[in-house]
Order: sequence, then structure tokens, then C-alpha cells
Amino acid sequence: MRLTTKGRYAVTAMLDLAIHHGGGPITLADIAQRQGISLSYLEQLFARLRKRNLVSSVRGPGGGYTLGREASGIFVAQVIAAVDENVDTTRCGGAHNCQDNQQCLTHDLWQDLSNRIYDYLNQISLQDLMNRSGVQEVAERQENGDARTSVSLGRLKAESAGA
Amino acid sequence: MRLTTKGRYAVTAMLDLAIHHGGGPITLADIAQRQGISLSYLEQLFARLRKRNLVSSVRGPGGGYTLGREASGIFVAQVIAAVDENVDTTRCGGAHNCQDNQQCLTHDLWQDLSNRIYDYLNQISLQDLMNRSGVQEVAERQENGDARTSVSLGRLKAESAGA
DNA sequence: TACATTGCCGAGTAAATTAGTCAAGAATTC
DNA sequence: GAATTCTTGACTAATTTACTCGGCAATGTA
Repeated sequence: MRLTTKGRYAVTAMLDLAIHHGGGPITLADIAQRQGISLSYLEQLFARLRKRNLVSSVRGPGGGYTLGREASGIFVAQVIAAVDENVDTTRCGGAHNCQDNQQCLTHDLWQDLSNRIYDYLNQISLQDLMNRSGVQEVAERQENGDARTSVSLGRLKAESAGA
Repeated sequence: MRLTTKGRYAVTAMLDLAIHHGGGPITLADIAQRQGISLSYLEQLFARLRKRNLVSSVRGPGGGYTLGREASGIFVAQVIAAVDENVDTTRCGGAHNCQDNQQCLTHDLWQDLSNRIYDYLNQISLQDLMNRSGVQEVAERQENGDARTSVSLGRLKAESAGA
């Protein structure tokens, strides 16, 4: 399993979406501001999330993104896989041609590890994350705007969000 | 836990060392040839492994590397940590300042995952890997030279190894 | 003592990836 | 028709990876 900031950003953004779910679509600008992620970068990530039906979008004023299905049916592994495409730790990507068309010495080790990481992350849903102790507190702090100091706002123009 | 080819190379090389242990030091040139890793790159990795006392070296003709301690006392996590320095999946490296000096929304998730991966890899020794079913077969194939076709030999000059 | 062998070290580098920016356009609502 | 929001694609700076290259240091053997 490749674990990069790309995947982290995606999971964080999806969790933000899950937390603010219910009151209509959420704009990427909001997520960008709350989570301190560049808007343009989020756009790229959400393009991939949308292809996998993990989110659905509404255009126009009042538009934004909503979860593609309920939070309990979206798993962390799916989110990471959507943005990282490459989801294993082997050199060969599951094939056995890591070295000169043969299996390398440590192939099985990485294969096992990949499976374990995947299984772990594939059992944690966004709903599970929401229920965790720390998450609600952090979310509330973010809504109060306490964490929007040094955020890179990208091409965000109006700060009409009040706050 | 950062899992890159760098760490994979290191573990593979260490396992090669463990397999060929007992008959005096092993040269990096041998490992490079058997495992299809660039010699100069191996030198860099082994410099770090040596700093952590995972290997010890002997200079001069007949010299090379030996394991720093017995194979059952060297764990995969230690090898990866030695070459990758950065051994966690959080953005902040265990501190809680992932976002504007505050903890980001998914901090705990990555922290948990890091711990799990670490625990898993920290319980697997080189000896364990040697005992695995596939490893011996692959090692034998490599010793017969079956896998030295398209290897990049780096600055290896003489092929006096006689195959 | 010469020299061949091996490790040791630091600088440099091409390719890939990450983490973005920028600009234009399409759908939708007011 | 104007503002808002998603959609798409091209481009780019910084970083990391996976090396290469060259020279020096230690050591064994002739």
C-alpha cells in the first residue's frame, strides 16, 4: 500500500465531507479552507474520487460535493486506492517479475504486508472515523476558524465566508 | 511507515547477506550481482546500515560485509528505519502539528496505522524470512546464476566470479 | 614495498513523483 | 446574464529516488 500525503489529503477531505454531510453539498473551497489543502489540488483529487463514485457533485451556486453513499459504506482503503492508483508495496505490483522476470527474494514479504495494510484500512469506514474521540473536537475547532491562520488559500478570492 | 523501494532494496540485501552468512564476509559486488541492485547504490544503503550496527565491514581483499548480529536478532523494521529515516505515515512525524500547529483531522488514523505496520515488521526477523518456503528456492536459483541476465552491473569490471 | 581488492565518502544527476498553479470552459441558480 | 461552482488540461517548482563517477583509505598477498 502506498501511503503518501496524497492519500492522506484525500481521506482528510472525505472525512470533512462526511462530518458536514446532511445540509446540502459542500464546496471544495470550504474543505480547502478548513483542512488547509490547496483548492486546485483538491480538484484533482476529487476528479478521481468522482470516477470511483465515492463522491457526487452538483454544479452551480449552492452546488458542491456530497458523499457518493453513506459514510458507513465508504472505507479508507477505497479512498486511498482512488487517488493513489498504486496500492501495494511490491516492486512488481502483485505480478512476480520483480527481478529479471522472476520473483525477487522478498516478494512474499511485501505481498503479505500489502494485504495486511489493505485489510486494516478496508475495515475502517468514514463513519468509524467520525465516531472516534478526537475527531469531533478537531472538527469543532476547525469550524470555529481557529485553524485558518497560515492556510494557503489558492485562488480563493472573496472571503465572504465571514468567520 | 514509509515503504519505498529503498527499504525493499535494503531488506533484500540484508536477507542475501543472511543467507550467505557463515563463510566469511560477503562483498557488495556479489550482492549487487545476485539481487540486481546497483553497486554504488548498495554502498550508500550499507553506509546507513553500518551506522546502526546492522552490519559490520572488513576492508581489503577477502573483505566485505557480515551481519552485525545473528539473523534472528535483526528485524525488518530496523532495516527499513535505517535507510528511510522517516518511519511513519503521519504528516507531522508523530508530533501533533500536522495542520497549523494543531492536530489534523486524521492524525490518529495514521498514527494507529504506523504503529501497526511497525509492530508487524518489527516482529519479523531475517531468520524468519530465511525459513519461509519460497525464499530458499529463489536463493538457489540466484546462486546458479539464472537471474543475472539483465542486471546492471555498475562499475563491476572483472567477472572472475566464474559464474 | 607494490598492487590488487575491497570498503568509504561526497558530489553530481536523470527520471519520477508530489504538490501544487493557472487558465479556460460548462452547468446551474438567482 | 452574471455569479457560482464543478471540470478539465496544461504547466511547473520542489523533492525524492535511484542511481553514476571519482577518488581515497585500509588491508591482504606477492
